[in-house]
Amino acid sequence: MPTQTFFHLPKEKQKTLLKAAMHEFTYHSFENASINQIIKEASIPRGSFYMYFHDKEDLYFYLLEQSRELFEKQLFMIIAEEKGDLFQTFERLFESIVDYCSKKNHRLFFKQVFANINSRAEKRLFPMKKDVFDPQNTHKLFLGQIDKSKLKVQTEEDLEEIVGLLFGMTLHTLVHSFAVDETKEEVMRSYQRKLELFKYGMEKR
Amino acid sequence: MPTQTFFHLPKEKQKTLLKAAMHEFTYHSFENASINQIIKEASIPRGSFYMYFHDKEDLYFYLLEQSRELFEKQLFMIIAEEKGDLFQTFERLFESIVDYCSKKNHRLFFKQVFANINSRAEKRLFPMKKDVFDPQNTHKLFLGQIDKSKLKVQTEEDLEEIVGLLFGMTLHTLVHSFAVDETKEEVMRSYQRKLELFKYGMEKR
DNA sequence: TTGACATATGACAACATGTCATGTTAAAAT
DNA sequence: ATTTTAACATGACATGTTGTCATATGTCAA
Repeated sequence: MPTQTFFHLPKEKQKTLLKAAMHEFTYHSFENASINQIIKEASIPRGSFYMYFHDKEDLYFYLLEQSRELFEKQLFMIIAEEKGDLFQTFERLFESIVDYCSKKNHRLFFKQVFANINSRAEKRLFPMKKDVFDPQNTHKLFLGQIDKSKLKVQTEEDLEEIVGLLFGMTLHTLVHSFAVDETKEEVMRSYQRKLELFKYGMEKR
Repeated sequence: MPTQTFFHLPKEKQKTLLKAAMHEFTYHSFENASINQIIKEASIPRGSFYMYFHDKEDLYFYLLEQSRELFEKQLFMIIAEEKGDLFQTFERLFESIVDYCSKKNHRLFFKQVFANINSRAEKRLFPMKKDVFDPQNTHKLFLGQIDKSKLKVQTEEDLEEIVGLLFGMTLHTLVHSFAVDETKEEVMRSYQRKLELFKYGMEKR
């Protein structure tokens, strides 16, 4: 998280810095992104940057945090509306994530993010992922909202397993769709097919 | 790939360099690993390193390539033995991968690799993954070996989808198991449960 | 007016990478 | 035996990166 000092800055200046960061992270992977470049573009002296953020990762994860919060709100809103139906919830959440990440001014940024995402970054971006870094324990909260009656679950562990599989598949689909620039229609169709396979199984009966 | 010059080197010197690289990549992520450190440990002059490898990535992927080749051999051996049974093949391949990556002198290296793996590196490590960089088209060859009679597939696309899902799940399980240091028994049990869910579906009937 | 504290800032140390001019070696050609 | 040619070796160098720190500046309270 940024320091308090950062939040004391005039909103204008905050925006300038974040915008410069977005720009740099859009055209370079996290590792190749240069703090030098960001501070140059935002006209922030080097020393000041380190007053505001601990390091590059701190800044990067703060940018992702914004999206995570949105996804989290959506997740709980949708699962309430869908009365705990896990598959319906994932389908609607996925669509909402695709829409959000495909917005004109976001798309290239997320393409870059997804192309280089690793397991640490995953957890920072998606609320349904079990994670040690999860102060409110969103994960457990979410599990509690799921209607287990239609699922093959006996224990809490079983449920975690299923959610973990859905999450992994969702992310994989997202990453792939941004890598090959699928249209929304293509990726939704593909995602729905996968959900069907998950629901009913892959083996013929 | 390394240059010819590298392969002209005495086997001894090759080994020293690769061993130093393994060591560096075991204790640092790819991005944090330092060529400086590697050449220092291997007593190779800076200029020489660049005679042998194009850059750090070249060296890294060459190390992974060794494992990929082994996995590829295993894959085709197992699927032949299992007469095209996709789920049996994945189960046995997974066990073989876990065994290999858990070997005493490999374990920490792969823990590091998996902790930081991204979609590009995935493709370099696992033969069943569809990839532009796949000269022999291993992926297509593998699809051809699968017994489709027991699977819910109509088209080649359906099959690719299923294999993609299995692959993604496999990798995810592997990454997680190395991140939290599961025992072989734990990870195999978890993997088998997941395969069951994939086969028969998650929804109660 | 004077502390006390938060904030601003650029020079600097430490380290990384990739290149290149200059040697060296060895084999082939004369 | 001498010369030519090509492959290989090497470390200094240019250019970049990051995080810190001594010093300067502003601001509020005593």
